[in-house]
This record gives sequence, structure tokens and C-alpha cells, in this order.
Amino acid sequence: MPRPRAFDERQVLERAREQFWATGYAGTRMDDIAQATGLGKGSLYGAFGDKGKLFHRVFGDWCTAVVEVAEGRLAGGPDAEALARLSGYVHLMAENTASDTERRGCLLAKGAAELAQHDPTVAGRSAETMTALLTLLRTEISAAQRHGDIDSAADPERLAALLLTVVRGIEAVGKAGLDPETLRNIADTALAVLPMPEGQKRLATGRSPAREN
Amino acid sequence: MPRPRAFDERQVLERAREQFWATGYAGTRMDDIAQATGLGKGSLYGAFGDKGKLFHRVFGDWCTAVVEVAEGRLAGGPDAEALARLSGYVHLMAENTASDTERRGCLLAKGAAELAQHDPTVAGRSAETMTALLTLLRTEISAAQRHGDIDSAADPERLAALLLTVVRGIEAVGKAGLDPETLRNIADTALAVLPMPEGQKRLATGRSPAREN
DNA sequence: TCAGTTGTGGAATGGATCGTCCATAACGTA
DNA sequence: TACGTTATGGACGATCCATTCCACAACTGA
Repeated sequence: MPRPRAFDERQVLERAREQFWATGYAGTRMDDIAQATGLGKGSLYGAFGDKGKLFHRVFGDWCTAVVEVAEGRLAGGPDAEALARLSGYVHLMAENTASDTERRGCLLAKGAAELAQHDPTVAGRSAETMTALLTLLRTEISAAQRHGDIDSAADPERLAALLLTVVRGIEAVGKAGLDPETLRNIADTALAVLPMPEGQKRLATGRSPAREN
Repeated sequence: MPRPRAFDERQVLERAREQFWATGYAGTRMDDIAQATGLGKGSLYGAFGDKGKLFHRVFGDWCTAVVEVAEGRLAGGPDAEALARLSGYVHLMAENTASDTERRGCLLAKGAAELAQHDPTVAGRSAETMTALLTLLRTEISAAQRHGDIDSAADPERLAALLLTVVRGIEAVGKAGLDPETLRNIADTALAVLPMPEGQKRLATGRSPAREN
């Protein structure tokens, strides 16, 4: 009956995300998005509402993706490899920031910085994302403790919060201008200082540690 | 000869900072600043140039203040108290974010997130600030190592980068919505995991540690 | 007291931007 | 094939905002 849409919604959202990511919410014009997607303004507004709704959609999808990446790296697997999974995740996040030569940073951080204060939707979604990441990290830390790779006297909740803070902090100091090599070192160091069980030797925190994956 | 200014420049900058802090760069209008300071637009532009220059001024002052706070807490003092100074600093930063009920975050992070990508002045100034903080932290960590409060096998440069990341990360996850109590715990945990010298008992990382100042 | 210089503040300007509107196009169904 | 419904996209209106302009005020040195 009706005329069907001539565009792929996912693709449009992708282009819109690129724009918001590159120039922030206030800094991107709807005309930019129209141009980038090839859509006319009428179609854009007809399909997504207004600028705010479109951003919420993009922001929400991004948050979902952030959690999915973490799930892909962390969730599931034998306890014996839990520490390796944690290490892989933290290093992956550091590498993402280190290789972000355009200094775009993370849309989650950027959006939260710009809008969380005044936009309850953004604030709520970012908070949800944080707690989801916390849960994933805590689960993995508990697994590593069961296998004896992390001191079981430590509170997994607290270590999870610390690792989350380091991951998000790497993003922040990266955007603030620290060089890629330093960012990678931070990931190393954060993993190296995790408390080992009594009597077990801790990983190197010295000047030339072999980077273990 | 000329007519003297009828306003206090410092005070005007303070009000302008409040505005930029509250609503970001793109989000604040020059009219807002004119209203907040009581100045007319002519005076504002005559005294500070344009919006960009005014923001650079405010941003620069903020960065200076951030470093000064760190210097006040960290620089100087006996080696025996170096670890306590580090602890005080990290906890102070956590407390700042924890008590920021308006979720304004830090202007340094906010400004860098919004502008660093496209504004070399902001990018440069924030990078300078990071390296200044790194230097302060490294010096203090070395002092604590001399006194035997931190394992001297650890690289002070790396530990400093880790602590800086934690401090900036607390700011980030705070803005993202983690609750104040968690933020305070993160500061505790970050200090607790610092490597102790061989054979010395590490601080508690367990579930109910006494918060030492 | 007067002249010259700079500060003041609000009106005016010019450009940019969000969102709407509408004539037209494309599709499925009867 | 004709019709109803939705999509399309570019022009348009209204608003907003940074910056300039200008008439006037305040001050100092001569």
C-alpha cells in the first residue's frame, strides 16, 4: 500500500553516528546528516523525529555496542583463562584509544560530557552502560579468583570498579593528549598491580616488562 | 586619559567560567555571559576578543588551577609522608567528583571532549596539563619509594600514569553515573593496589577496609 | 574647563540552523 | 489501471546567535 523506504535504516544511523562522533551533538547540523546520508530533511524527520531523538537512537546503539564488545571479550570461558580475558579486554580498549589518531574519543564519553547534565535520557543510558560493564568485569574477576590468579581476599566489586575506571580513564587521558605508548603502558600497569594470591609472585611492574597478551 | 574599566576582570572570568562549565562551549551564548557578568556586549568583546578567545582564557586558567591544586597537595614535604600526600590527593579528586551533585564534571575534561579534536589551543593546553600532573605524581611516587612505602622495583613513571588515569577516570565514570560511594571506593582501591616492597603487607583490598586518609 | 581617549550597553546585522510544508513519486491493492 | 497511502527532498519560515556599530558616558591631563 504505502510507498516503501528507499534507504537502509542501519546505514543511515551509521552515517549519522559518524557525524555526531566527529563533531558532537551541538556541533553537527541536520543538513550535514542529510548530506552525509543522501536523505532529504523530510525523510530524515519523518523517519527519526527530531535531532534529539536521532541522537538518542545513535547514542543508545553505541552503548549497546560497547557492552557487546565487552561481552565478546569477557563473558564465558574457563576460569583458567579469566585473567587472560581481562587482560585482552583492557589492552583492546587501550589500543582503541591509542590508535584513534583523529582524537575522536568515545561517543559515550563525548555524549555524556556534553549532555548528561541536562538530558536525562543520555544520563540514564550511560549509567546503565557503566553498571553493565561493572557486572561483566566483576564476574570475570571472580572467575580469576576461583582459579587462583587474583587474591581471593580482594573484593571483586572494587577491583571491577577500578578496572572500569582505568579503561574509561585511558580514554580520557588519551583525548587529553597522552601519547599512544603511554596509554598502552597504563593498561599493562593496571593489570600488573592486580593483587596476586599470597606467596605468588606478582607480574612485573618494572621498566621493561614483557607485554603479555 | 582614557576612561577606566568599571568591572573586575577576575570576577568577569569567574562568571564566564561558571557559564562555560555549566553548559559547555557551544551551549553558552555570549548573551548569557553578558547577562551573568552584567557587562554589555561591547565591553565584553572589547576586553576579551571573541567567544573563542574568552573560552581559551577561561580554559587556560582552569588548567592552571588544576595543576596548582595538585602542587598544593603533592609538591614538597618529607619522603615519609609522600604516600600520605598521594593518598590525600587521589581522595580529594574523588571527593570532588563525588560531591559534584550537579554533574558538571571537570571543565578540563568537558572542554577537551568538546573541542580538543578541532581546536589546537585546547588540545595543547590539556596535553601540557596532563604532563605537568604526571611529573608531580612521578616525583611523589619516587619519594615514597625512597622511604620504602612503595616497591622500588616499580617504574615511577608507570605508576604515575596509572594514578593519573585513575583520577581522570573517576571523573569520567562519575559523569557517566556511578554513585559517590563507589567513586570513593575506587580511590581507596587504587591506592591499596600500589605495589608494596617485598615482604611488606599490602593495604587491605578487602570488603571493609578502614579508609585511611 | 575642555579635548581626547577609551569604556559602555543596547540596537542592528548577517549568517546559520532547526523544523515544517508541499508538490511530487512510488508502491500495493482493488 | 486508478486510488489511497506513505516516502522524498528541496524550498521556506522563524528563530537564534556571534559579532559589529554607534551614540553616549567617564575619566585625565593640559
